[in-house]
This record gives sequence, structure tokens and C-alpha cells, in this order.
Amino acid sequence: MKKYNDTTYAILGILTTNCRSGYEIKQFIDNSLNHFWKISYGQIYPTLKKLEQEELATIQAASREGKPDRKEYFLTEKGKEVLKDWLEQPLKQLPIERNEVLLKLFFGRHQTEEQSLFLLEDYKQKLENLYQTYEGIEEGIARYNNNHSDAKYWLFTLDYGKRVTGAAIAWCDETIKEL
Amino acid sequence: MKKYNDTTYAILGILTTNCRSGYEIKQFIDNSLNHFWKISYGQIYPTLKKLEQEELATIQAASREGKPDRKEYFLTEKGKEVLKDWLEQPLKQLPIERNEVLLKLFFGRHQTEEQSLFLLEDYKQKLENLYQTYEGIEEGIARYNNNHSDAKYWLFTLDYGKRVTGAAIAWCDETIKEL
DNA sequence: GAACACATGTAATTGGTTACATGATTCC
DNA sequence: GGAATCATGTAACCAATTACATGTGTTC
Repeated sequence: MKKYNDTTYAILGILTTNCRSGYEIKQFIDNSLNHFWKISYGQIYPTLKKLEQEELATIQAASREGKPDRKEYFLTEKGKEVLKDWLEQPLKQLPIERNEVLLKLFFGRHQTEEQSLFLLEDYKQKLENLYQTYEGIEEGIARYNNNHSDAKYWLFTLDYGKRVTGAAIAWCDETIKEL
Repeated sequence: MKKYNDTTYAILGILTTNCRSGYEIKQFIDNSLNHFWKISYGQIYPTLKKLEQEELATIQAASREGKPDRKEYFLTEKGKEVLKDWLEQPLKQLPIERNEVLLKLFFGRHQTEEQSLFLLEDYKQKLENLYQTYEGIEEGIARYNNNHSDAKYWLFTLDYGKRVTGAAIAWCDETIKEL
């Protein structure tokens, strides 16, 4: 089966929800996948165009009262197959995630300690803000979306974010102490 | 001050160690930064060329007995300043790290549970392998490099890797249970 | 001479962001 | 008329990988 890039699969996946247009897809990503996946318009529209060329989706022009016209995309059978095939593939390999703070800490070993401490404190602060953001979203879901069929999966991804972020915060604490 | 990309700063940083040539830089990265930063030759050589053009480094041809000739790079004062300036800057913002497993889990919500479990088990396995790799490197450092001035910093970065990976493993366990 | 480590580089391609450009519709 | 939201798209640019191309020196 022909291979596409992850952005293509992500958009195919989003088209299985009730998002139909480029604009709506962007909103969906910003609202639901934002903490582990983002895509810009500069990718969305060209990718949608390609989906049609590859016959993975069909386009339908739609005019809705009170709103500008838009193009609605629907997965074809082929599109559904391509998506399903991708969903079944396990990760090829764990990606190596660049970490600028670790890099600076490493090269800062001949700098002053204050400098390193400053970087770590700042990093910790940012991680804590992120953690709180996750908690806020989590509460929001628990309060208003508990019956939404996606709620369970949102909570899984938030839990992932919280655990990993929490571990990074703990590392900051420990490293600040040991420095 | 003019801005460069992270790859440029990383290479400036590596030039403060005793790595001097493109080949050596690549080896250093593969040996020491591999779990949170990697760069290919396709970036290294063009970047080194630019360093000289920008007067951040000077080149010296070096012939060493028993080895092919090579080019050795040395930071200029300007290069050191640019690096120092970068080292002092805190993170602009936390990067959003794409996570393919979370994405598949999310879109797999209308798939079978077995499918999701398979993905999670596989992910967990890969994370556990990574964790063991970290432990192996850690032991190696503790045993043979304890007096190396970089040892402390290597251990910091390994600790980071272990903590974050461990948190992800715990998440897998929990999610597998709750699915 | 073959295999392997050392060494440098470029070209094609992919993936992605940002800035730009345009326009409809609603509400104030 | 102006601001905000809805909506689609392209062009320029940046970052990065991969494949390709070449060559030296050592050891077996």
C-alpha cells in the first residue's frame, strides 16, 4: 500500500469525526489534539487537495446560511482503508525528541552554576504551567463532557501529558538540588 | 544579535569540547547526545561551512599520521559570544511533541479494543527497551567514566530520559488496564 | 585486493511554518 | 464603516533526512 505522511493520516482520522472542512479540521486540532499534535493551514489545505487527487476523499461544495461557503470532504472507501491500515501499524521506532534545555545544561557545564539553575528554574516553571493547563482541561472534560464518546480518549491523552510532564518537573527539582 | 538555528548552536557547543572536525562532531553526538539530540552529516558539513563564512569559527587543515587529512574548526571570539548568548536564553516555549501512538489511540476509538491494546503493548515494549538502554549507559558511565568532567552532566540527561520514559511506561500500564 | 574505519561533501526530496492574499457574513 | 469570525488558499522560506559521490589509510 502506498505510503503517505503522518499529516495525511491525521487528517484522514479527523475526517472520521464530523469535521468536514479545512477550517473545521484546524479548530478540531487546536481544541483536541493540541498538546500532542498540531498542523498549520499551510499543511491542511494542500493535504486536502491531495486527498482528492489520490481519491482518498471526495469534495462537496456547501453553502450554509449565515456562513461563507465552504468545501466539505468525505472519506472514500479507499480513504477508509488507507486509514485503517495505518492505524494497525505499530510505531516503527521511538522518535528522538530534541530537548534544548538538556543541550544547554550539557554545554553549560563550564558556565556558572547560577546560569544552569536559572535555566532549570525557568524550565520547571513552564512545565508547571503546562501541568496546570492539563488539569484545567481535565476538569472541564469531567464537568461538561463526561458523556461525550471521545471523553475517555481525551482523558487518556491528558493523563499521558500529566505523567510525562510531572516526571520532567521531578527531574528539575532533583537536578536543581544536585547541581 | 543575529539568530542562528539550534543545529548551529549545538555545533558551536560541541566545538567547545575537543571535537574539531565534522566527523568527530558526528561521533560525539552519536555517543553523548544521542538520546535527546541528533544531527546528520547532511547538516553538519554545510553548517560548519557557514560557521566560517559567518566568522564564528576558523578552519585549519590538519594532516595526522596514519589518518586521512581533515579540517579542524576552532571557535572565534565572536563564535564564543554567540554561543554564550544562546546558553543564557531560557526556552521560548515548550515544544509540542508529536505522539503517533496517542494519535492512533485517539482515532482508534471506533476500532476494536484488541487493536488499541496491541498498539499500547508494543509501545510499552519499545519504551522498556529504551529504559534499559539508559540503564546500561548509566552503569557504563558509573563504572568507567566517573572521574570524567562530563560524567555528572551525562548522568543528568540520562536521569531525565529514565524519568520521562518511566512515566510513559506507567501510563501504558494504566491505560491498558482502563481500556 | 577486500573490508573497514576515517573523512568530506552535495543534491534531491520531504516536511513544516510563516507571511501573505483574498473574500463572505454578522454584529455593533 | 469597523471588528470579529468564518473560510480558502499560495509562496517563500527553513529544517532535516536520505541517498549519492568520492577519496585516504590500515589491516588482513
